[in-house]
Amino acid sequence: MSDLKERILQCAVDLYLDQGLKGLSMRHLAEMLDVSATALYRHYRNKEDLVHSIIGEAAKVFGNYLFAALAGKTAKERFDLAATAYLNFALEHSKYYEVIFMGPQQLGAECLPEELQDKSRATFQFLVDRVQECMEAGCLRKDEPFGVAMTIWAHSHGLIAIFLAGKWPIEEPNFRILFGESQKRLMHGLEDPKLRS
Amino acid sequence: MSDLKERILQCAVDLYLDQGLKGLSMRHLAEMLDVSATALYRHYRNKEDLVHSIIGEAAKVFGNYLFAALAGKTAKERFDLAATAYLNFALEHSKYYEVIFMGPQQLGAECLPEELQDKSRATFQFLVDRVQECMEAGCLRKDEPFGVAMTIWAHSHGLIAIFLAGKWPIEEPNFRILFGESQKRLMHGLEDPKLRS
DNA sequence: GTCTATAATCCGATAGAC
DNA sequence: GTCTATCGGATTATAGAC
Repeated sequence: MSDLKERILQCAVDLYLDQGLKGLSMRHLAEMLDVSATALYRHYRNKEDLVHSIIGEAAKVFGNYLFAALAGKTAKERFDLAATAYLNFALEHSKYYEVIFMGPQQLGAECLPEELQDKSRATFQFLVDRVQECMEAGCLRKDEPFGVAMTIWAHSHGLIAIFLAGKWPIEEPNFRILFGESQKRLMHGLEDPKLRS
Repeated sequence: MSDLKERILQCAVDLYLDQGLKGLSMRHLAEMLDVSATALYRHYRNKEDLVHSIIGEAAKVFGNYLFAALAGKTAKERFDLAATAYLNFALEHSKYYEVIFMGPQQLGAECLPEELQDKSRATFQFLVDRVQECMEAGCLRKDEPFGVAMTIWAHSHGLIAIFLAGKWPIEEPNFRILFGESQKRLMHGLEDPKLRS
């Protein structure tokens, strides 16, 4: 991988983060890199190729966050770490989060590369696994792991999506508190009743 | 309001529903209406004006769905009607839902008209009110109405957003079932414990 | 109010010289 | 691998005739 190729991707990411898809044009990109527009095509077949690379980069960073949760020593610890990692990724890389979870089709990528769809499924399966082992360990009420994972994911995604869309006039630290409180409300219905004090 | 102005808006909506923002061009729109492109500018100052009208139309339809829930005779009935109305709107007018709740900025509207932001706040307040009167009526556990409304909204929006993004390979009828089951999970943590059988 | 004609930009992508 | 020059197309929006 040549040096320029790396710089193109990094600059493309920045450009997208700044101005969205509309501002991400090959011409503009080349101008920022102080090279001619055609030079870009030596490293990326076309714009779609470049966009896919951006999505791939986002997915890579997300994976690094999420799978670090496997370092937890107990099922509950891994579950909690995964939840925190998801929130951290969303807040520390919000544009990447949007790219991955809030309609990548709006990024101009008509159909995602097969590899990313697999990764998406694998990510959800990761959550299902965390839920399932928590049920087996007795820290979550026994239920369908798939459905419960869906409920948990939807709740987290909903909070984050609404926050990132700017629909709540609060700052990040307050949102973190709010997120934790909301998750507690959700969990009170999911935890094993025998564990309730 | 001239006849053509109405037809333009309706056609613009259809065009956006069909092909998204990219397909919504003044030229294409004029072609479908069998008028010249310039004729459109007699009725809408520019494209942004037209886009704002589309958003306004979406908000109007949403309002019609939601506020019909006030016909319910009890607090719980109004609450349930509102939840169903929200889901129905999302599924029966999914593009409108996307326009309103999933990043209107992607529609090209840099900044929303002030009036719509007010409407957005009013809509959330509507939900807070439903939650509050349910708490007073004893069918929801006493808590902060704002926070509980947020939790409920986030969960619903999360499910819908993920479904509409095509991230679950299921059809609408199955999604409705899934939505109901997930909401039941959520509610088991929200309902007044005294009501549990 | 609607038309034709056109201005002024922007875009992705390619050919061919070096 | 990078450049200049350019093609072919799209877009919004305006000027002026009717």
